[in-house]
Amino acid sequence: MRLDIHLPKNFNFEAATRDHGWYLLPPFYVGKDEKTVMRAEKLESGKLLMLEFENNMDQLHIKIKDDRKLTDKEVTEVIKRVEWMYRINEDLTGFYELCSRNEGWSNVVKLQKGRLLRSSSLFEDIIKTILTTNTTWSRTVSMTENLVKHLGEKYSNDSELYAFPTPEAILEKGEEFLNTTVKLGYRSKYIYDFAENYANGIYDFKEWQNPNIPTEKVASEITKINGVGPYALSIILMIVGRYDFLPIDSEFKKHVKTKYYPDITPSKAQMEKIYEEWEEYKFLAYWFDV
DNA sequence: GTCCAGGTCGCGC
DNA sequence: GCGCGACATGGA
Repeated sequence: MRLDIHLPKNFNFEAATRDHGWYLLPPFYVGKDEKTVMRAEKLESGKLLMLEFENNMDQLHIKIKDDRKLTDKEVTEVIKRVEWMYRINEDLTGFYELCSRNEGWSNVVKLQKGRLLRSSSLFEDIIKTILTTNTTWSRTVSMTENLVKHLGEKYSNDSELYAFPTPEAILEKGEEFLNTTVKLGYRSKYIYDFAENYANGIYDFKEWQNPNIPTEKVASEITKINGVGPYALSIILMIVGRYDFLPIDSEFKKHVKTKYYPDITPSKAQMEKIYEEWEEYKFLAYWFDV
């Protein structure tokens, strides 16, 4: 079975898939040919699917692996989730206008870069974001692999593919399990507490996505999550399509110093000044500033 | 062994 | 509001 999504004009599927590293973290799975990207997705009905994403002209194909049949309701759910992951409905016109006013940014417009793949739920992406802090990317990968392997539902008996854990699965096994088996270290408490708060329904994700709610207000809500500081905040805001905060971490500092301040050690204010003119697109400007 | 990683928390001032 | 040590883990 295959579902199709009609893509907006000039949608760069490859860029949207790979310009952010999320596609390398399960339950995204890269095929053996290195070309196809798949994802294990558990639906509200309980059905666990393996989706494979492909692009042909202005169509995004979603191949449902192993001939699983879907109800109309499940079809709607899959489409909705993939639209979210690929940011089909996000309007980047403002970003491209700023690019066209700046020297050296024509390629970003020409290649229609700017869409960064996200997971199908904020629950998952917030956990993954916490797993990127104060560690190396290779450990972010291994912690995420451990998480899905020990707490996620297995796709099939003859595979090593897993869905992302539900909050309930995390709560059921407990914080100590996250520490000793999943090897999340001191992050165990952060992840456990987040799953608990999430299960209690304290986060209003609709509000976070509502453009009428100012980013400052959303930011103050996100910052209340234990384990989320300024860096993780900017990543989570990026996930919900708000690009006004810069992810000031070791990579950011390295990039800005190398490119703009080779002879001095810049202050935080000096570093932030570089992207000031990008207003509500600072994050994207930094991300695509090669 | 020591240092540090795409940081953050909690404390004391 | 700042500065600073602690925090788990694994790779260099």
